[in-house]
Amino acid sequence: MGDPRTGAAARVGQRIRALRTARGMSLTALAATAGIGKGSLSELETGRRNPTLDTLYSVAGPLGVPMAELVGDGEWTRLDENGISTTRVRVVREESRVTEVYLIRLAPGAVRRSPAHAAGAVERLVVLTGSGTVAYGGQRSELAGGDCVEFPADQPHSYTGSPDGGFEAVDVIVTPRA
Amino acid sequence: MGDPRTGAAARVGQRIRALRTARGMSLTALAATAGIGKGSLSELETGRRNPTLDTLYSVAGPLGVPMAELVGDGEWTRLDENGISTTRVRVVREESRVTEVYLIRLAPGAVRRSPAHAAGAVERLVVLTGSGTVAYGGQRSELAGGDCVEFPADQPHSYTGSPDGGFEAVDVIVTPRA
DNA sequence: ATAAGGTGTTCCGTATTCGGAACAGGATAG
DNA sequence: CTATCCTGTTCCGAATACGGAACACCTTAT
Repeated sequence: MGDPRTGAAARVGQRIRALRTARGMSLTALAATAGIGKGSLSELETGRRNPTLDTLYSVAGPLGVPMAELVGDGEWTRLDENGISTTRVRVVREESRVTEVYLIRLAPGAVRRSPAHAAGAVERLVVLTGSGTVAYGGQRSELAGGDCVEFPADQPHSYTGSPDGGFEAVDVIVTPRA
Repeated sequence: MGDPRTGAAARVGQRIRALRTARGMSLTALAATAGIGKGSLSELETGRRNPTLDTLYSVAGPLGVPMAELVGDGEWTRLDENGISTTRVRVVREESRVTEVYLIRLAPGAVRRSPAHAAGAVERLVVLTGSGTVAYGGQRSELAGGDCVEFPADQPHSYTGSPDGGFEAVDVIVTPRA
C-alpha cells in the first residue's frame, strides 16, 4: 500500500466525487444506479478504499464517462480547483533516479506553487500553448508557446498562467535518489 | 458480479499479457518489477481476478503504458512495430500551429526513422531513461537520461536506442500552419 | 415540537484479493 | 538419467473490499 503512486485511490475518488456532484447526483442515487453499496461509494470517494476494476466500471457507466477518464492519466483529464490541472502521464523508477512526466494546465492568472523537491532535482518545462512565467530562487523566466526551460527544483518554485489564455506545458521532473 | 472471465477483468488481463509478451518479459520478471506476487499476476492475466486500482497501477508502470491504455476505452493512437512504441499523449490545435506530445520507447538498437514534417516544424526531446542518438541533417546528437534537445523537424530525422537498454523519451512536435 | 425524508458516514460479517510458498512442466547441462 | 534453472500455475493464511444496516446530521412539513 505504501506505494508512492497510491495517491491513485485518493485521486480517482476525488474525480468521481467531482463528476458526481457536477451532475447533481447524490451519493445515494449514484450508488443505487451503479448497483453498489453506498458505504462502498462513500469510502471510495473519500479515498479510503482501493477499488476493484468491477467497482470502477460500475460507477463509470452511470457517470457517463469512459474508464480512461476516471483513472485519467490519458488525454484530457481532471480540472482541479483553481483553474489548475496536473496530470501525471508517466513515472520511471530507476536505481539512481525517478523521472516523472506531468501535463500542466493553468487558467489565465492561475498560480501553481510547488515546494522544494529533493536535493538535486531538476525540472524541464516545454510550453505547448499560451504563455506564462516560471519563478525559482530569485530568477523569473517568461515563457511562450514552444519555449523550453530547465531549472533546479530543489527550491520552492511557481508557475503563473498569463492573464490572457493561461498556458499548458509538459513538465519533466528528474529526482536523484540515494 | 458475472463471471470475471467474461467481463472487464478478462479484457484487461488479456491486454496485460499481450503487452508483457510483446516486450519479451516473463511473468515472473514483470511481477517482480511491479512489486506484486506472481500468483496475483498469473490469475490477473488469466482473468480469474478482479484487480484493484493499486495492482493495475503497479503493472502499468513497468509496462510503460498509462492506466487509460490498460483499461483501454479511451482514444489512443498507438503504433507498435519492431521494438518501437509511440503513444500520442496530447494534441493541441491552435490557429497558428499544432502541438503534439508523444511518449517514445525504443528497444535496444531499434531505429525509428521519421520523414520531414511540414516546413518550420520543430521537435523537442526530453530523455526519460536510457540513452540513444538523434540524427537530423548532417547532425548527430548523443542523448542520455535527463537530456533535452531541440532540432528542426522539417527534414528527415531518426532516433536510435542505445544497444544497452534502449531509451524512452517525451517528444514534443510543434508544427506551424498557414 | 415532532415527524418524515433527504444528505453522507461509520460499522460489521462475508467474500475475495493479496503476496508468497509449493507445485508442475520444459529446456539445458553435465 | 539427474540436477539446475527457467517458465507459469495452483493453493493458502492474512488482509481488505464488498453490500447493507445503523447512524448522525440537516431541511422541510405537519
